[in-house]
Amino acid sequence: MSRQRGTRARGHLTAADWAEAALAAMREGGGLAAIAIEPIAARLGATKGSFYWHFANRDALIEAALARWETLRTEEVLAQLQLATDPMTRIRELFQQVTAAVAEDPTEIALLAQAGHPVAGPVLRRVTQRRLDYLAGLFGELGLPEAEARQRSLQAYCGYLGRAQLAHAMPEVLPTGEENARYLDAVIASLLGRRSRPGG
Amino acid sequence: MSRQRGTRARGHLTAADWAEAALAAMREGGGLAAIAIEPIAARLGATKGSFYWHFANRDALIEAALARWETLRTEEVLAQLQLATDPMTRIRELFQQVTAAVAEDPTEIALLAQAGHPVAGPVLRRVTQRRLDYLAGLFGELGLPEAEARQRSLQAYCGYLGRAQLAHAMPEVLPTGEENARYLDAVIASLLGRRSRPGG
DNA sequence: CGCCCACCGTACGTCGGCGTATGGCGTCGG
DNA sequence: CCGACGCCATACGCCGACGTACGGTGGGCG
Repeated sequence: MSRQRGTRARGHLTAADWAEAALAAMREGGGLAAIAIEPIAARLGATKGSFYWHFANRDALIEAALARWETLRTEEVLAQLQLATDPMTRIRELFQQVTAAVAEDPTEIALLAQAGHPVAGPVLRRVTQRRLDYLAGLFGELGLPEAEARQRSLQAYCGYLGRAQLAHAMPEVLPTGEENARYLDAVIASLLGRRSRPGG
Repeated sequence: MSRQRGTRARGHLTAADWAEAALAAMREGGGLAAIAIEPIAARLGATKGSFYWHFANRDALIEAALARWETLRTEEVLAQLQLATDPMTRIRELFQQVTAAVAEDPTEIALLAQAGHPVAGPVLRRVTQRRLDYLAGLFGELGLPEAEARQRSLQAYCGYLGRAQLAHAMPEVLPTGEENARYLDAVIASLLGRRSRPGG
């Protein structure tokens, strides 16, 4: 609940407030269909009258919400850039952080299922491409040639996406704690061409 | 309106016809929300009057459609069982077949995003568990101990799910043809603890 | 032949959500 | 002190979809 934007800090809502509430609704409702004006208005303690002052229509709200989501994800990646200088360490930190973060945010899973949407599709593709490029850069720093780096970044990202899906649909099959650490070790090792514990 | 010949004699529809049409609508519309009685009725050349004879309500249709989907996926796995006796060959065939099959069927991606749905959730979890068990059995046949087999089956299935997502959202980043074959080789090799081409 | 009933069409009421029109209130500039 | 404007509430019409009531038809059986 932040009302910092705007000179008049009365009980008035801003477009950013609506976008944030739309993202929250999407998180809980699971999908773009959850972005509905009237329920969000009720949730904000307002009415449609307020909404249609800030936005032209529902599509504009979706656009704003997804734009907000895109910048959040982009900033997240940039924050990861500050982790460590060693690319090997960075990969490990990245995996741990990212697999934990996606567990309790169904937004991404919801967007994946809406790849055909005229607004969500391009946003999704930009975010995905950015992540793949970042991963390929990481593997490149490890000395892998371009093609090999791309291949492994793809493999790594598929593993990430799949794990995100499972974390959302069947969290009970995913390892936790110490076992999860060993699992991540194995994944990273297989991505780097070596195995951690052949004997188990 | 014109009398659209159904799949049954004398133009009459069956519950199975409705379930199949609901699955088709979900395939094209992407999501459970696409299962709407009146559009499907129009598509079948019928009206709601016909539907409510065969089903109690919309939820019953969703249940029937998902039950049909579940048996289809189960039969699919059983068909894969007949592939080859060598588990190594079976894994390869399975990967190729499965990555190709999921490319043009958004149903699974749509269901993944609906894991919280009271009907879709359990169906999804049953199918996933069945696949994981099957994969773990395959790795077990390769001589891996139980825990190791489970870990790798999880890794393999995450790779499958992620690739399915990418095939739906960003098919252009996925390799094709010869490059795809090399990619699958690398994935399988990393799952088996050896790498195919360290030098690229 | 005639009746029954499975099967379906039609019409209706309802509900939720979109978009619009318009009035009202508070705050600021003059 | 007043008008103007930014911001919002209220009320309305519309549409698509759900579910119901009921009428109708046609084919098989008595």
